[in-house]
Amino acid sequence: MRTAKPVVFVVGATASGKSQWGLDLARSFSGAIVNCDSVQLYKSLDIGTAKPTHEEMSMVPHYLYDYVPEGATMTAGNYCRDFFLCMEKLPVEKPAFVIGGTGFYFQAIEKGMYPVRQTSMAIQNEIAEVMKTTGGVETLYAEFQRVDPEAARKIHVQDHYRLGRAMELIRAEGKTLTQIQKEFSEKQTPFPYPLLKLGLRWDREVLRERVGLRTQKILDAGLVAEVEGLLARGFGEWPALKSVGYKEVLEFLREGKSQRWLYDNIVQNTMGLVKRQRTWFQRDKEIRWFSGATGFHQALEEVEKFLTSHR
RNA sequence: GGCUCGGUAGCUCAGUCGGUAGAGCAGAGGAUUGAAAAUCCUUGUGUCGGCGGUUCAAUUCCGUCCCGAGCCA
Repeated sequence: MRTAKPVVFVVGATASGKSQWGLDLARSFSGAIVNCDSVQLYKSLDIGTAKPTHEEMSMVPHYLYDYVPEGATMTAGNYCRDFFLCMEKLPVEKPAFVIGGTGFYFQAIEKGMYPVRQTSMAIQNEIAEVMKTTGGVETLYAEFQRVDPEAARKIHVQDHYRLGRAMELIRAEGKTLTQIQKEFSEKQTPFPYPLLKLGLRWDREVLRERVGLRTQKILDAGLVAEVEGLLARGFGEWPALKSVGYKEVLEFLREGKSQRWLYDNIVQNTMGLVKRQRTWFQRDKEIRWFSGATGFHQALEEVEKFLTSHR
């Protein structure tokens, strides 16, 4: 009886060629591909996310792509739930190649999420209102420091997003972040499948060239029209459109920037994203890194060894 | 050719009523548990266009030259 469903993470910065590696690996080992990219899981965000094409998706089973409706917002928690539902449906003998650049989502599935409920809109609105008033942020932060000094040391006052979330949890759960973390780490369960983590690495300058080429490609493929379509359907305020590529097109459209500006800004902000992805993945010492340019064969052997040892 | 306004960090610019200068962006590094392609933190010595003059002291005032933009011929 086989119970092992081997899982291979394929991580790396954007534009590093993960999708192609994933496709080639999945075909070599007749596996499936599972998305771990926080934007490719949305419908209608196709061009700007360089989503795999229909042909590619028909060659190998692809999961968790293109399934969250327009206007909706995905969360790491929901992604984590969807990932395990997806894994349950996969045949036991099929290895899963989890491909993406969203470190937080990889962490969510590997380490799990804190078992907290969805906070109510009432609480979210209340905190948003307080933050809007002058001095509101400082007041909230002072309360945060008083109630949970340990977590407050790690969250800067200016990080309104994390501050707000920490306060939401205090209101909704009646517990501090520190308590939640502590309870969680005491009963944390290990990742339930055999796991191998591969990373694709490129020299920064080479990656910059690749990003430049890809940016030109998505612009030529009609990124602006894709955004205009979303605007026409009334999704101009969709939070997913704050993603790199989309936010620049919105500014281009709304403020009449030049084509040159659009290209330059997408490249620049993509490189910023690349840097943050690098920083995130560098921290994980279990990732086996391979050269994006020349390392595919080595990676393939690594996967081969891994799969035979878990058969 | 004349007049005007500019020439300060890689870029856009602020500023010093004379005591050798600072923001935003970029670049570099870092954080990251329900928006994460998001959000946030750290990091700024540069002949202050060149040369002279005044002054204890000039990037700051004066002269002159060079460069750019505009206006007038």
